[in-house]
Amino acid sequence: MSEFITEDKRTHYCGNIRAGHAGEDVVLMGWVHRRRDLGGLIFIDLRDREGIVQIVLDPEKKPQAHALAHDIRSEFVLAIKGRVNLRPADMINPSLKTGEVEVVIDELEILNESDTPPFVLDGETDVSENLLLKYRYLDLRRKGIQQNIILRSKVTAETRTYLQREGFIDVETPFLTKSTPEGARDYLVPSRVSPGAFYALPQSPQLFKQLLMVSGFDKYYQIVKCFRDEDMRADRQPEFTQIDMEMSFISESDIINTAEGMMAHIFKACLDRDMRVPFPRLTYREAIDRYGRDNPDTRFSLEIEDLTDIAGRSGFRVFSEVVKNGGMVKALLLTDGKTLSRKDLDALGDFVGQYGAKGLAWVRVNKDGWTGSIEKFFDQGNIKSINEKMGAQPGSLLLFVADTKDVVNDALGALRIHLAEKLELIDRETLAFTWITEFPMFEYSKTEERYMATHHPFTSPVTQDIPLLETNPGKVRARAYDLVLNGSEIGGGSIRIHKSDVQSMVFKTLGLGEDEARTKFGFLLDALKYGTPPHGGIAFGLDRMVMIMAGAESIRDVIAFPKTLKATCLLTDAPSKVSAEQLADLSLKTI
RNA sequence: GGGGUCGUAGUUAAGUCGGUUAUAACGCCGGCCUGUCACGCCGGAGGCCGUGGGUUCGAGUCCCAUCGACCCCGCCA
Repeated sequence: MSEFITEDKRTHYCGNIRAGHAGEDVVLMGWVHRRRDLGGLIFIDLRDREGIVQIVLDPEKKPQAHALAHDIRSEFVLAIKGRVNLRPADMINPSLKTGEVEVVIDELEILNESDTPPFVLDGETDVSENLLLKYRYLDLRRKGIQQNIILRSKVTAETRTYLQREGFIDVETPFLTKSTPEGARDYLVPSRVSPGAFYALPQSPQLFKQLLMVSGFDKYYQIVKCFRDEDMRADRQPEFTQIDMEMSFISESDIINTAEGMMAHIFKACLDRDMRVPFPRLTYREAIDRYGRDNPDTRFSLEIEDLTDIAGRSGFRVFSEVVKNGGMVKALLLTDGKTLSRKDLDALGDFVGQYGAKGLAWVRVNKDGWTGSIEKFFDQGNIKSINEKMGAQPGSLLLFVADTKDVVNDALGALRIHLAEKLELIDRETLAFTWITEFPMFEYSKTEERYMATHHPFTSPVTQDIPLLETNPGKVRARAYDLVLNGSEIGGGSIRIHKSDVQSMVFKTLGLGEDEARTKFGFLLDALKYGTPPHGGIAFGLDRMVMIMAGAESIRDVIAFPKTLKATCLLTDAPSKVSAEQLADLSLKTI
């Protein structure tokens, strides 16, 4: 029976003891981080979420406690009572926040023992992810990851503070909801009482938040789990969290202002960083032209230049043929090209191959012209024009990709990031927000042979483009905007369609027949007929936001209990087989 | 669905051209040690080399398959 728990409360966190507490009696609870047994004196580093403090056991002063401490091992849980002592100057440990003091033990109690942990919890050792995920509760004892989870808690708290203050109302929406076409694959949940019918877990609360606008809540928000059954990446999980919001009687600028205010508040409150607002804006077109993608990392320049005109006139067949067939030629310039060897360039060729590029052409610029295998195909005039357009100087390296528009942008967009990382062009302290605006409403999918919504099917087209819905959908612009931070899309939203007829036209453009639209989205089309206010909103990916704020490399580092790339949980072993009885209850059979 | 990296004591890694008893560090166990803080010193235990098959006189090493983790492409309105 624990005397400390019943009679004494913990007085401090281990990590918070400071020189100012000297002379005080304290009660601490925590885990044994390390034990140093000198034969006589025993030192224990006691750890809790706030940090580590050194405990001293002297055999002459407290023989019983000292004897007990002899059997203590790593990760035992202790309660201790003792006095805070200032350490003599030569015994101060500057690497600990508590390094100026130590706690001299009066009483010691082992609250629980621990098996030897499967890995050392010091945060230094590299341990395989496999093991960390299996023993996640131990991994979460480590300082780095614990700090990430605590940061995440601050971010959600400050989000709520800001949005509540701005008059937003937190409304919960269903997790068991209706499967809808478009978008990602749904996670399905079978219904017991409706045999053969399924709920879907929401990919986002999109339609419910729009309905809340119809209901007149005016400003809604929610910090909410979303579910998408697609393949993982370093920054994707099957269940992830959105900061979701929606407002009525507003236009783009209202959403953007609110979002900027929220970001500035969160970054100030959680990281003490002052974010200058408004954030820079780029149109989708500009982003693709200059950075090759709609989530540009603007922490460094290294912009992509379009050389289609000049390259089309060159004697280099690879370029001129591509241009003749409607493709394009674009290039990147590295000022200090000498750092890349021939072998590096071959590797970069392989790299762009992943994006469908058939090769990476390159030349080195020197005082007299170019050197490189493709130099002979260019006359002095073309070389001069390209050098000028690129801003090339002696020592520069030019990297070209010639292909269809999409391949060129994909390949160079990715190469730009790859080179910036390889050549360390990125300042890790910078936080570069960028809005991307004027997205196309639709993209044509070759695999599906139809137009797909770039954003989602409830996004409002730009008003003057509405007539184009029937004549030229590819030209319709959407009233959509994404927020990009350091090359990561952390948020996206739009002004929604609030007229039933426009919504029907968009469904039609997407190839959704009237009957099908009725079956899948009838409730929305009905709602739009009952006085729907103009409205719009945005949703932020909380996990990605926190990931960047924490400087984490994987989304798993900011989620307490994440899943693997195969969407399994190594801790609980989910998903798992269920009994025949459970299946029978649900009228299900496995095949 | 496609491409890639990795898998060897509890952990992290080494292991040459296929060759005798598979190394090291940390951790663990035991002993010594009263100012350590990644304590130190001495000693010890610990291996289905992911799994299954094949080639070979002989496989951690070569081949095939398979499982798992991670990274990328496709996919993610």
